[in-house]
Amino acid sequence: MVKMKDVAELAGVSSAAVSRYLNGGYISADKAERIKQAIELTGYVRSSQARALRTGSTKLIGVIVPKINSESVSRITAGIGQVLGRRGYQMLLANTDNAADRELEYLDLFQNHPVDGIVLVATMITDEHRRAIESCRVPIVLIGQHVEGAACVYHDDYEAAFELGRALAGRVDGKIAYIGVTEEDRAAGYDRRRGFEAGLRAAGNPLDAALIRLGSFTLDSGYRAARELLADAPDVSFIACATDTMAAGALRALDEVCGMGEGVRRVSGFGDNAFLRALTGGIPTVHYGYLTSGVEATNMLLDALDGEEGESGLRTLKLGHQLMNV
Amino acid sequence: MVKMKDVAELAGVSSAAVSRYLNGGYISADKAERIKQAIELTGYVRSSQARALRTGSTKLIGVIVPKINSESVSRITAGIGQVLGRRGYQMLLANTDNAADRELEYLDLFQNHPVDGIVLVATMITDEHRRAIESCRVPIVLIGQHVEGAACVYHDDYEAAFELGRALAGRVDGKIAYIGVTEEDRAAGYDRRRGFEAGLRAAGNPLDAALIRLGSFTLDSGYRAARELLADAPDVSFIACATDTMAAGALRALDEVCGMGEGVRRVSGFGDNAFLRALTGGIPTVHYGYLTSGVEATNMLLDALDGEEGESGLRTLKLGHQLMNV
DNA sequence: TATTATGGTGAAAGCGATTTCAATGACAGG
DNA sequence: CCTGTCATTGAAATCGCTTTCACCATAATA
Repeated sequence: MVKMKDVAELAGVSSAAVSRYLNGGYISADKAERIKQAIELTGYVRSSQARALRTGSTKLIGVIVPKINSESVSRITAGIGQVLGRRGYQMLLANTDNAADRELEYLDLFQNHPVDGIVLVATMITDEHRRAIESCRVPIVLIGQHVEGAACVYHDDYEAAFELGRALAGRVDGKIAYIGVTEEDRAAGYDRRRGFEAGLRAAGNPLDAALIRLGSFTLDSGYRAARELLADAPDVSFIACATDTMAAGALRALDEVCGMGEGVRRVSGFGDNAFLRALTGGIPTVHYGYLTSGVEATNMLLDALDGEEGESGLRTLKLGHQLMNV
Repeated sequence: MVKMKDVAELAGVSSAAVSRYLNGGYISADKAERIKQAIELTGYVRSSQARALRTGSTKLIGVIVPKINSESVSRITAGIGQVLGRRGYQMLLANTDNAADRELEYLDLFQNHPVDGIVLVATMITDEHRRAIESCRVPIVLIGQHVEGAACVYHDDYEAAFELGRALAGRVDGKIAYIGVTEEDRAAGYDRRRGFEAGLRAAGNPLDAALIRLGSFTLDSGYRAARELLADAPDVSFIACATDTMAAGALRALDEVCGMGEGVRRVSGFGDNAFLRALTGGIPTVHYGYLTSGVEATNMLLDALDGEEGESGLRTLKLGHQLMNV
């Protein structure tokens, strides 16, 4: 492995000069030329490990996600990756498989060394999380949840759900049911349910508490919840779901119980999944710019890192949403 | 930041002793105890950057994927992540956005330093790829393509497509069309089409070359190809697709042209996408253990890394498949 | 002419671990 | 009592880069 000293010798300069050449310090034109040639000749590339040790910066960003194989998360990740690549950073990906404790674990692992910053695609935010985020040694940006005092990029789930609820209330006659997710997930659990309820209420068709079920983000959990619902209350005429994935499950359940094609007009979701859109022609749902949120969060983080000390960049950013098919 | 020297001083030993304690070298029981306490007291964690510089190993694995937001790839990635986490490595993720040149770029970037090994979720394998893989300084495992002389974990696309074709030929009467992908992707493009054709032929219902179209992996491309197909040859009665995603597009096209629900019995895919399965009740498709392929490839790679020098572990592994809904 | 900037330069001091190496003390065997 | 093992030990040398610092021309200013 050719190292800096070799290049320096070949170019007849000191390694300090080579380093300066590489990092844009004082260097005369002719030496710069000689160094450039020496580098080309030897195919030298500088050791990022040595550089990292010396400078304390790794050009690595830790990305913590709850589950990589989900459309929304993988779109967010794509956005993060785009920006990272463009700006000369690399992505250290940690998948927590929906386990909040592994989230904390990685938060720990990451700041105790290799990464310059962290993007946390958040689900549950416990007090422990808050503490961990607060005491984080490197800059951190959250995606998907709004946490006081932390930099975050998120969608207004309450408002979106409110609008969806209000719109649906006018369209549906008969009973509306709701399949939500754990309220520990503030955005997808609490906010969406609350907003939806408020929206229905505002339109004069309040949600019956007995018609609320809990799923676990998976298609199958949506299916099971819907089957139960239909068994317990056969007169339910519409099932709203907290995610498109669960909506797909509910759709299947409705198709099984009420006949094929029946579900499409009787289910709503959240997230505007591409498959769902294509295969059903479009159920009522909320479109979020997932990729955009990854992009924005990452830009914010890198701005703070690259910016001159004044970590002004870190703030909170609410992205818009769009009602679909209502 | 507390460093090794601090721990050493507190424990009244040399830093060499601490290092040995940490790495399992000669150390007396009482010193080990003192060191252990000193570490707990100070909350010391060792700098992976210094360690990396000294040892030349980063415990980082580079993972190159063509597109993170696709069900198959994200499932593979989940499998990779599982193993990596369990075995004390971290994942450096690079998303090439289907650009073969960026793949080479990352291959380069990765071996010129930070990573100990590479997992390449491969699509196109050009000669340049072959060369890059050959001359790769760190161990590398391919997923999804079978390349002579390289370690790889893959599925037998030809055989699977053959079986699917044969099975469908018996079931369908009328013309069968095929929407494939670029043949530069040997597995998903060339092998699947060839296998499918052979399967149809074997069953006495050969594929009309005029009924072959090319998509680009996306849902939309499947939709467009199917619309064209239906316009050009309205008597087509079945559309086989090289991926489930394109099949979803074809499904929509059929539904639009022939009426809702019509597509379900007239389209087949590859990959057994969960949404598709739930929403259609299951079209003919091939189930691959994507997660498993990630797991197997990563285990293979890490075995080679952790194993005693004899890099015996690196080999080629063909995983099974399963016909669905035929 | 005497100063003071100013653009360039290399030697050398780290960054925080790991690892070699020579030295130590204890202890069994002769 | 001497010698050869053997388990332990710490000093010191790296790993490959960045960055300070002292220093040197040369040009500009007083």
